[in-house]
Amino acid sequence: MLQLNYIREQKEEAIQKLAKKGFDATTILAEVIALDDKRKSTQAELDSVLAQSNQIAKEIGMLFKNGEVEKANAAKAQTATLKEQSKSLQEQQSKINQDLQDLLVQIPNIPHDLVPAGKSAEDNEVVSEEGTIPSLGETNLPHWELAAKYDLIDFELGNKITGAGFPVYKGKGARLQRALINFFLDKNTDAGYLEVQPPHLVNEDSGFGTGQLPDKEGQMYHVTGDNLYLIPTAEVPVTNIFRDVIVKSEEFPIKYTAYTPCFRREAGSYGKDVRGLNRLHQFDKVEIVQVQSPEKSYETLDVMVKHVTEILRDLELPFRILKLCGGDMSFTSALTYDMEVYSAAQERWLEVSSISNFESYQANRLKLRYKDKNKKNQLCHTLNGSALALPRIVAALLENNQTPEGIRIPKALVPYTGFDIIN
RNA sequence: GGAGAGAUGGCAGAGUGGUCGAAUGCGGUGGUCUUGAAAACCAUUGUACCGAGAGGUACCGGGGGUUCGAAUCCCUCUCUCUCCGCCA
Repeated sequence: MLQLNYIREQKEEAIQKLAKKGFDATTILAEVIALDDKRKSTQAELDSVLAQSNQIAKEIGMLFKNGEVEKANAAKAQTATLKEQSKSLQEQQSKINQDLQDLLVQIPNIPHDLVPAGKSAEDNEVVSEEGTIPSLGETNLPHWELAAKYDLIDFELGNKITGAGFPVYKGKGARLQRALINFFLDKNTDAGYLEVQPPHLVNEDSGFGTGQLPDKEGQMYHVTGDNLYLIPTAEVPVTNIFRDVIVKSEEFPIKYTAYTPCFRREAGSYGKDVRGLNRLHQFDKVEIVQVQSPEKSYETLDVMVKHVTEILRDLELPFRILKLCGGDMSFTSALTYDMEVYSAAQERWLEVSSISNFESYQANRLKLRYKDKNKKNQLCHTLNGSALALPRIVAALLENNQTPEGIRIPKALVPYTGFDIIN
């Protein structure tokens, strides 16, 4: 959620910058400002009515104390009008506040100046590319066939138990999952992130805090019996640790990492893009989250990209880094880098991490603040990224490392898998 | 699932209708003292909105009600705790 002060003071800038996200803010920002004016004047009026009522109430109290009952009863008569007024003003005001809130949550975050213009994934900017794309023999297989061949992942079985998009990992496939999770968590904790295990279900307030609610409800599984949501990413519970918190500036940077399964309804696409591990309803991911001061958040974003880069190097996968264009980035983000690995049998790039700076957009919803030098409360900046999402890493590992003898495991992972080949 | 108790400031914990944004203790911050520290003492110490300021308003789990006036009374929701049952 954007800050009202920013909207009021930098309306033209906001309109111009939001255009990069393909969002025409002209009307809505004008509405917001008009409503906020209304809010201020109504509040002022209400405050003065309440001040009068409070004054009279105090006087009545004194009168009763002094035994001047008639005077007190006379004073009571005065309050009737004030009471009506304050009641009506209060009703107006709560409606105004609700309307204002409803508008504010419809406005996406302002993209950073570095964000390239563009409408879709086509327009993302390739920042760098690294690693060698393996040339596989004619007989190479996509990962879903490799998974079947070595009995690593059973998609059909998941179908039976739950439905499409809920695979069952078996044997070395399951072990590989566990190895990757441990490997990622170790890399992250070595880099100073505090490991946490958050709940996998969250309430409405948490969904709102990170921006999934109210608009993106369709993305999450909703447990209606208890009005809870299955998390689509660890970002939600981990970032919400900081909801309604005022941190000390000495605590920066605050760094958390968590492994969780992620649940996404993802209604939509069909075909080869979603085959195998490419898109699932349940998948595993290790997330990194940082809370930082506004001055340092972009520095931190770079550090996080570098951190994920190192993990990908360890995995010996060819990867590239994209800077997302305005049209492709998320509603809540100010600047996002995507990390993609090359999946050699599918012959395409797969997103395995998305690292974003949300600036104060989430913090404003979360009421996550810190005390600045002047002891004033300011909104923090929040950042997060995947380090890393498992399924597409597994897809690339299986495809890129297939040999006639079996699937080779990268050196860095062997201590975690306990085997160096799947055959 | 059954029965009961409770929700107050960073924490602990008073406060059952009026001057209570809220006693007291602890903690935090600043100071005095000290070579330094501790102790002691003094002061200060919630959040948000409006206002140039003076100041005003709101907030004692959430929502609603009674009243001139509510932390305090009533209704309702949520959550927490204790005991019993069940259970990984």
